[in-house]
Amino acid sequence: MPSVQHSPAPECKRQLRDAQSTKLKLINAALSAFTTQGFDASSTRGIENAAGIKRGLINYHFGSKAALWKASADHLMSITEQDLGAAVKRVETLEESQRLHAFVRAYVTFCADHPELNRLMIQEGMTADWRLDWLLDRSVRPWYRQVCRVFKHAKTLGFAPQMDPHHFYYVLTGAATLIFSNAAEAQALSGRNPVDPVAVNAHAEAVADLFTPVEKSR
Amino acid sequence: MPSVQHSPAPECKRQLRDAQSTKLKLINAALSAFTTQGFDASSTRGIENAAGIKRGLINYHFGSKAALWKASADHLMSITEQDLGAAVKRVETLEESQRLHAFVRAYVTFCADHPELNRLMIQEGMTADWRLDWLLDRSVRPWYRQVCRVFKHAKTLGFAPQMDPHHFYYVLTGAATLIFSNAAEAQALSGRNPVDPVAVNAHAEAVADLFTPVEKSR
DNA sequence: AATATTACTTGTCAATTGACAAGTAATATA
DNA sequence: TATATTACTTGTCAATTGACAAGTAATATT
Repeated sequence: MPSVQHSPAPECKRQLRDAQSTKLKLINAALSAFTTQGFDASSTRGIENAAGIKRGLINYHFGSKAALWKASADHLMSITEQDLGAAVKRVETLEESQRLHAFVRAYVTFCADHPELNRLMIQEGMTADWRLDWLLDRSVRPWYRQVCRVFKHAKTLGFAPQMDPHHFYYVLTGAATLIFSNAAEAQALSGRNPVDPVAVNAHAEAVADLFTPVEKSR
Repeated sequence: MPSVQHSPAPECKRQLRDAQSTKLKLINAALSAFTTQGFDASSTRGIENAAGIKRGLINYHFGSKAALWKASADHLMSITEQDLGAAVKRVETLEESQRLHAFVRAYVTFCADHPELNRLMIQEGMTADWRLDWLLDRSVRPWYRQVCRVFKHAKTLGFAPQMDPHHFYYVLTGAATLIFSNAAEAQALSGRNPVDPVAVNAHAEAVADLFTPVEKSR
């Protein structure tokens, strides 16, 4: 596996012969297609077109449509772990009473920046098949446990509402993400762009306040 | 348009010659496919198979796949308006301070009974096309206005958190529905069936309590 | 009973799909 | 410079798709 060490000028002849860059273009186009249209409705030719490369390269670089999906999901999940992991670490330096609020705010902000993640979970969370298994094993289960842990801790200290952690997980995830995963609908209903920074902040604040029981109205 | 007046025995020869029943079988199979797989990933032949009828009847009864989608969406929306409309009317007979709580509980219960509705909104809410326009015009906009109205009323009287109605709409919708639309994932994560009556009630209670500010702990 | 209408059946079509294979060209290695 | 490897290109294939059309059979109408 050759690392990136080639092509000092980012735009040499026609960026030809750069397998890494071709694969990345394919993964990005694939993520856009798979998350908004779903696996079966996405065609390999359509993804190749969107990536701006020639027909046949998906099978050359990945071997199959399913393997492209796995590579794309892996890519998205690794970004998620990096970004969300960093945010969670920052939160853990805060005072106990503010942790859950900050955790929720960080999560909402992340969801606004990466709506593909929640779109993918929605697409794959409805039907039990190999893709859902893949996502659960690789990414969702650890994240689920972490959310439950943070919530239980806050609840024990009285900084969270009395609620079953499993229900908290779905209340939080749904409340935080729907406005971003259904951005087209939200935009049509309100006339406002859901990922506008001001709107994202308002949504983060609204969701986080919901889970902050008493005084703290800010 | 012939109304139902035929075939006194519900199972005559082979329920042949009953266009109404054939159309209903197709609509139900279509809803299951369209809401979980999306429009493009659903094949007319697959829908016909699931409905247990012969190939070609979709085009005979509806003319096209798109027309079947519209008929199915109409069917779902009319059920929704009936059921949710009745629930909302019941809520409006309650005392002001309890209305929002009861409204949210009724909504969550409805979502548990009809996960197809939210699956459809999720499938179609990501991309702006003729199907999203259709849903917005026929059903979503009136419902959106009604939710905002109920919420604003409760907020004015101090029975709801200080939150923009548009954000409330997406927080409520997401919090109420995700556990049911992603039932396969939720089941795999928790080992519990999300539409079990006890679980539905717990979820309804949890979501409704979130939007009930002060004392009222149940 | 004769005829018309309605409901269903089946054959066929062009377009799209995922996959594979046989190429060519660019670069790396010896 | 010769050769091998890697990256890309294209032709082709069987399967699936939505649609249509030409049928047949069951019921309604006269």
